Amino acid sequence: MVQQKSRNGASVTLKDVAAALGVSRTTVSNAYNRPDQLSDDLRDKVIRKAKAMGYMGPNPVARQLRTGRTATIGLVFSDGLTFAFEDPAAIAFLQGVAAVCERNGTGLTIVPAEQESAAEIIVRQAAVDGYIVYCLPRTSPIFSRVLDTGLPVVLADYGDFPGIATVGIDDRAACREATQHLLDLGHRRFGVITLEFSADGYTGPVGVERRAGAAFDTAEARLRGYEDALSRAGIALTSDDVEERPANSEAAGYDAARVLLSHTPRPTALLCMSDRQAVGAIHAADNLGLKVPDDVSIVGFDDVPIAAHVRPSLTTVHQPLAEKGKVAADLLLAGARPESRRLLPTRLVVRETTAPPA
Amino acid sequence: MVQQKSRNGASVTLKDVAAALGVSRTTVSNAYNRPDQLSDDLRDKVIRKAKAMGYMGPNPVARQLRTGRTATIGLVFSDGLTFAFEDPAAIAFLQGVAAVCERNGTGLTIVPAEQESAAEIIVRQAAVDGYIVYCLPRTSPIFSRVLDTGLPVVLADYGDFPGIATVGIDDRAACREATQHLLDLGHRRFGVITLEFSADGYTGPVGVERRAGAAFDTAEARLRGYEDALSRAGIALTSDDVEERPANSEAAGYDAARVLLSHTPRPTALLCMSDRQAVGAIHAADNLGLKVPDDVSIVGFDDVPIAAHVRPSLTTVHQPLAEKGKVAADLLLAGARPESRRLLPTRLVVRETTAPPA
DNA sequence: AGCGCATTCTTGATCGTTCAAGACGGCATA
DNA sequence: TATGCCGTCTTGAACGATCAAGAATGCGCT
Repeated sequence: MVQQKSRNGASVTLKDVAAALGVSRTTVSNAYNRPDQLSDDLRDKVIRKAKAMGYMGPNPVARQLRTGRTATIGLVFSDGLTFAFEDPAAIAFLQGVAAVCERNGTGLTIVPAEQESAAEIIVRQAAVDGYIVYCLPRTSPIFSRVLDTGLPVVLADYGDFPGIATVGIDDRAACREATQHLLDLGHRRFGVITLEFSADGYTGPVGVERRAGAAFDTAEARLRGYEDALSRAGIALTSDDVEERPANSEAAGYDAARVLLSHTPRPTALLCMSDRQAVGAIHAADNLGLKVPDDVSIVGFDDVPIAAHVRPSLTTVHQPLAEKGKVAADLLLAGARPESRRLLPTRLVVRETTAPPA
Repeated sequence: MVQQKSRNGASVTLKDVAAALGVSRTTVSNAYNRPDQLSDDLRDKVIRKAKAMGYMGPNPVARQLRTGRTATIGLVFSDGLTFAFEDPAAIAFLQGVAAVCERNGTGLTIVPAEQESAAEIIVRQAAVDGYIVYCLPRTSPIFSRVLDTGLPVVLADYGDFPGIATVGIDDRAACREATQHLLDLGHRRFGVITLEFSADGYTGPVGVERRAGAAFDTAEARLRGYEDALSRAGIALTSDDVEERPANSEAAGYDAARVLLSHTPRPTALLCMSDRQAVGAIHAADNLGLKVPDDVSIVGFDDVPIAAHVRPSLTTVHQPLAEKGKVAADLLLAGARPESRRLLPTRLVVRETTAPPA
């Protein structure tokens, strides 16, 4: 049928079609890209002939080389693609990015960022016009590589980053609000389950030194938010009240909650930096024979779909994850001007996991 | 600091570095790609100089043009990226694909496939070495475009497709097993909620004519599986027993279930082609004051995470979604030989939504 | 008739790299 | 001493397109 390769194995090119028709390469090129530049008759003839010869249209790579544009953006994920796609928050973000790309006719390439060595190769191999970086630790070699490319970059969920376009939420204010909700209900003893401060797999309590060199801004900002509200109420967190887990998973939340809930006196409320961790915490409470929310209140973060489905349904901080992706893509497509920085609104969604302490 | 663009705005190239060092382009190229082809001393010198000049390594696009390889595979999704990323089954598949790409150092570009016109452009623009096609209707213009490119292609979740590599599951056998489970429990009256047979938005009962020109193989194969088991038990489905919904969503399942459960005599069991639809069906039963599984048993398909989390937890057909993605990517990277076709195992997971009829 | 202008098509250069082939010196082997 | 070969580096030609500039044609206007 249609044969893309001529008998010698070489593929059909613009030149071949032009030669077969006795016209110039540019004319064939124009038939595809600038229909107004040639008569309709000729254009038809060209397209027909091309189809007959098995020419599939201008080779994208050659076009990219010549024009200097790839019409594709790269999305760099936190360590481990496999991992990222397990995280509903990451998915929602991706969804937003994809929506904009789709509308815009822009390609989207996922840049894996697992091993350091491979990453160097990949980032070098990727043919894109710009990058969106999501939750990649500042310390990652890929992070600096991406910045070094000199291509436009938008950072998502980083705090302020001088000289680079960013999009994010006001983590600190959001957490302040969540904590205030618990304070208003009458809680006085708190436990906190955090996401990772640095990508070193550390598991355990979080003290001053741990927070000092944080590679992820999110954890630090949120913890500050919790503290803001607590200190205003005259409550201080000790490092034992704060359990860090490297994974955003239910197992991690389960584990951390078991630690926190075994303290005496037992906290009456747990603040979690993700819904998945919060769901794990619910299970942990359940497993310890504690009723949620009567014995312990739990607050999550993100408001991913499961938050509404879990029983009891989860009180959590809603953040516009898909919207964040959209904004990131929009900023990038608009050139990622360094001074662009967008903060999106969050909102506390009160459901069934919070109540006054017994 | 590092400057990728020289003052005239042009970017630094191999040639510039070579000139600055008084060596040939090939030598600089070799410094990056074939370290064994030059002395260590010179290589060091080249790399250092390159870094100093702000040269970021060989331009991927130029390399791609010259070598004819992009080291990137394209993933074509069913209509609507936004939509695809809402579907947990699609996500799991993507996850599997991504895992292989990551391990292999291969890029992954997501090819949107929404509007017909845009699609033509996109597929032409995408610079990839091959495609994985997931759940794209056979009738889609993109489908034929992708095949026409002459690049290696792997189809996921299509039935047998002559001359093209495929990966999938034995939908028919899986559904047979699920139905048999219900028959064994004593059920005799059934309702079926299906995914779409064709991408035309049709909503309603499924009769012979509807099934004739199906663009999606999955729906037809699964329905046959249900019928296999039922007819062996002497039970026939009328078209009113089968409700098609175009969306794989909870709302769709809810809606279809309300229709089916309002029939007299009321079915005692609902067979659903996806977990999301099944979850919607649970809500519908709930809403009608029917207890699951006492008044109505429900079986899903996929075994996505939510199946285990919903209350009551869902009896469903487990299929290895991520594994399917992995196999698809592996087949593609291995060249997608047309005769490769892999069927992955499924397994019925019995949870709480099935019980003997009251 | 002469001039300008729009339409349609062609020419030559260029994008930044890799590849095949060859040049050159040195070292070992015959 | 001559031969061959290895390690190191260079040369010229692709890869397949787009672009800027220019040529040929026809048309209207003065």
